[in-house]
Amino acid sequence: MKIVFMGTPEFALTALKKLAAEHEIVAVYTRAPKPAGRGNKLIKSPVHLWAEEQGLEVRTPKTLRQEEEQQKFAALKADMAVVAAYGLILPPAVLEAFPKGCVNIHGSLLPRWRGAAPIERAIEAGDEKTGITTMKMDAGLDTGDMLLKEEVAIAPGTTAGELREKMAAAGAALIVRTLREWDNLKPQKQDDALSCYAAKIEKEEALLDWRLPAVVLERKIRAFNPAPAAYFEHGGERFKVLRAAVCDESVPAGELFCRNGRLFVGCADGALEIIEIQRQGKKAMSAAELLRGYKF
RNA sequence: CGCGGGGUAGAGCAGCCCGGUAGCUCGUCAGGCUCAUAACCUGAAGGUCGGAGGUUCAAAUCCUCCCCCCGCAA
Repeated sequence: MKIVFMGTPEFALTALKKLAAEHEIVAVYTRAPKPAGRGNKLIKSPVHLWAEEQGLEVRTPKTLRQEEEQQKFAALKADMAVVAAYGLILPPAVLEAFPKGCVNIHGSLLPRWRGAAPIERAIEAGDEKTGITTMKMDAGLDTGDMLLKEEVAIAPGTTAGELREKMAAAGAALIVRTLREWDNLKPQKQDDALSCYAAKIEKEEALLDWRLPAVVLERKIRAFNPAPAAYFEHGGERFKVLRAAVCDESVPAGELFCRNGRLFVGCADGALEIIEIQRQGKKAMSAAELLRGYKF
């Protein structure tokens, strides 16, 4: 099939690579390079870099609302568009621009976790499994008719980074399968009553509130690892907590406690042992390592 | 030119402002104590102080340039 691919981060790139192996990618749409990182240099998206390297046509419009932009789709004469974490809203004109429509790879078992951060929110909520859903996009936010699903278990201790990697692989495999089985698929309506939304992760959420139960905080720490990373303040410095474990020390909420080279902090209900930590300006390291030199 | 922190023994840190024999915790090794131990005691090994210049009688420390790591903001 002739496919227009739209995606931006690593998650999307994994799918693009698989698709490119057995379909013709007539154009790749991705978010325009933006100033990012130290020095605010222009950074191209992972999809952008790879597509360019492969000699694929890369397009980075700031919006798809302009008619001029939309007319370019018709000229591509593609069968469909595959969309994965693109970052731009597709207006109706684009959704209708392809004979077979636009297919989305979504990182949850729809209708649960529609929206921007399904992988993170599933971990944060303590879900034991999540998965990938491929669907035909419609005008709503992740409300389209579902094509195929694949479950992915969330093992205890799994971080968002680890899960995202698994999910990317599952997503890539599932979109390939979706296209192979295209003619036999029966799109299924979503049950809106079972839906919920996975709001974008905001930085303000990353500050750990020790008045919450240890179990809740431990999930948040995993959901926010590697980015933006949950943190707390101590001595005017910021400490990211990358990994922690619930334990039943009884320490007053918010109080840090070191013993035998291990670091604990009291929470509302139980305590957390901080396993992996990162002081500002330093690399991430185990709490044991930090404690050899740094005294809380 | 977005703002800022850091690179010192295998690991984590102090020392730098106010130049003058490089220190702490842990680890390693040897010995001791102990019924025993991740405990305790004694001793030892281990460092071109990121790199290159400069200032100085003397530079981890002051100045210049470079390399690498990281936090914030976006």
